[in-house]
Amino acid sequence: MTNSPFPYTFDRRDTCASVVSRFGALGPGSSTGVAVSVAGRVMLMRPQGKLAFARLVDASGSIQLFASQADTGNFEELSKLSLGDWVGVDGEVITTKKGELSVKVDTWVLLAQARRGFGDKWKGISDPDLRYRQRYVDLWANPSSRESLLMRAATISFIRNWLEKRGFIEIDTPVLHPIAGGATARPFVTTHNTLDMDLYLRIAPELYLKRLVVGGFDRVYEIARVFRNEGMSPRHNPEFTMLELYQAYSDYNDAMVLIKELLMDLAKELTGDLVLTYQGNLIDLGSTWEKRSLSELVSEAIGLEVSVSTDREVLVEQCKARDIQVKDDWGQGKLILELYEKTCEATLWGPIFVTDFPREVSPLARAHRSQPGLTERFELIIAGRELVNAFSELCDPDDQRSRFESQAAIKASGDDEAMEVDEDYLRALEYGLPPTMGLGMGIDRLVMLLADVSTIKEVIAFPTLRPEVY
RNA sequence: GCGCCUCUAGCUCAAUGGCAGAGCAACGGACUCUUAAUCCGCAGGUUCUGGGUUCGAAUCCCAGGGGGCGCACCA
Repeated sequence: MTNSPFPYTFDRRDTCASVVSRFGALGPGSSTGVAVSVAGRVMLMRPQGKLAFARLVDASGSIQLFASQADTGNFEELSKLSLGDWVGVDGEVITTKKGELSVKVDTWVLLAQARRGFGDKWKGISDPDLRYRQRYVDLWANPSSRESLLMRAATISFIRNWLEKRGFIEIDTPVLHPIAGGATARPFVTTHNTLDMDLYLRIAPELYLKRLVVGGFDRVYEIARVFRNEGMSPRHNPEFTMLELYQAYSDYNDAMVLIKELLMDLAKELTGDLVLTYQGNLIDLGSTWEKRSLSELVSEAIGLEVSVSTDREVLVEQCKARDIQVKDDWGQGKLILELYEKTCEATLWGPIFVTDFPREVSPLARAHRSQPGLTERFELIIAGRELVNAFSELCDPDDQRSRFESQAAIKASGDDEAMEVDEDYLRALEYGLPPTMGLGMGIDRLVMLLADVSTIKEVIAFPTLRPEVY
């Protein structure tokens, strides 16, 4: 048997789940007369003399196989299958004397062998290194791994549908950028041989998507893989997935309305509830989403009324009191942001909109219409983490140029995460960007919330790891 | 990059300075209603690597490597 070549196809007409849902309620010892064909891996095998019971698992679920020497072709070989072997089975749907719904194997074929085992059949595998390196094993050993990836797929699919119903179109923008813009982060650098130049893997699709708004796509988005050459952690992977969307004729208040609707609809559809349980705590998306300004939150946290116009020395002192390494070129805006990140962010459970970020730390956001030194920008915090960053987009080319120039100055003084002047982007703005809101959301972190997992590696099929040494 | 923790059979784990073990998987066998089947048998090891201390090291120490968590950076 094992010497014969494996078949190239199998006519699988039923899934385990479809058989279970069609025949789930039969009493013990039933025969249905209905023939099905199923395929998958044999994950448990209980040979018992002239009978054998096996658990067949496929992408949909699992069902018991019942085989007997009297009725099953190649019975001896069947009862000797290794755990993990792939088989295709034709047989009748029955229940056993004990009432277990089963496919009574008539004929079957070995589709592929598992030369290696899938871990302890009760405890599976738990070593994180092994699980992430050999995801093909983990997915069989740990059903929750499969569920997390299914949740990810469902989330992305839902978002695309939801946005498209509202007139958004998705357009792919370049991954290879001559200038790494749209965010402050260290990029991965690569080289194009023919052009003989460095290119950067994108850290954000933002500047290209806004060029598309200039080009007339007034509702545009991209679900974009982006790359940041930064540290790795349970919440950071070097490549991750962002939703960025832009809607013309709108401001950041409209962005708050939109994201709240999107997240509520998403949770209802995917979990059936507006209340998520995350790591043992509740996140109520049906509640009123609080809206607080950044300086308000910082003032509360440090017990001192501060803003971007507070005397710089006062802010420096507050930072130093909290072990923040202050740099000489930090202005009040940066100092306030540092204070916020140190004292507030992780303590906010949310959902909460943190609004009105300093101009100094928001080089692509439009100046606040009434508050000098601030921008119309918010972050949505859920479970102590930034999930969304959004603003009224900066449309004024002159203002944008001066922001780029301050960024370039910071970069020149040694911060390799700061932005450069992007002349083509400035030219695009000179053609006119209408009032526009833009919003970015970390898809991986969103899925972490929905799947209730504590590390980003759980929601990425193949997270970045050091290469294995063989 | 720094700090703490961790690494034993394919998997999950014991052995706390004194003979490296168990369950599961694999392999051989028994069994006509199992449900992590049960039972019998067999095999499986550079205890992550390299040094050191010791009569003796999986165990203690040093260095290196993988991983986890935290910090930093960032989303």
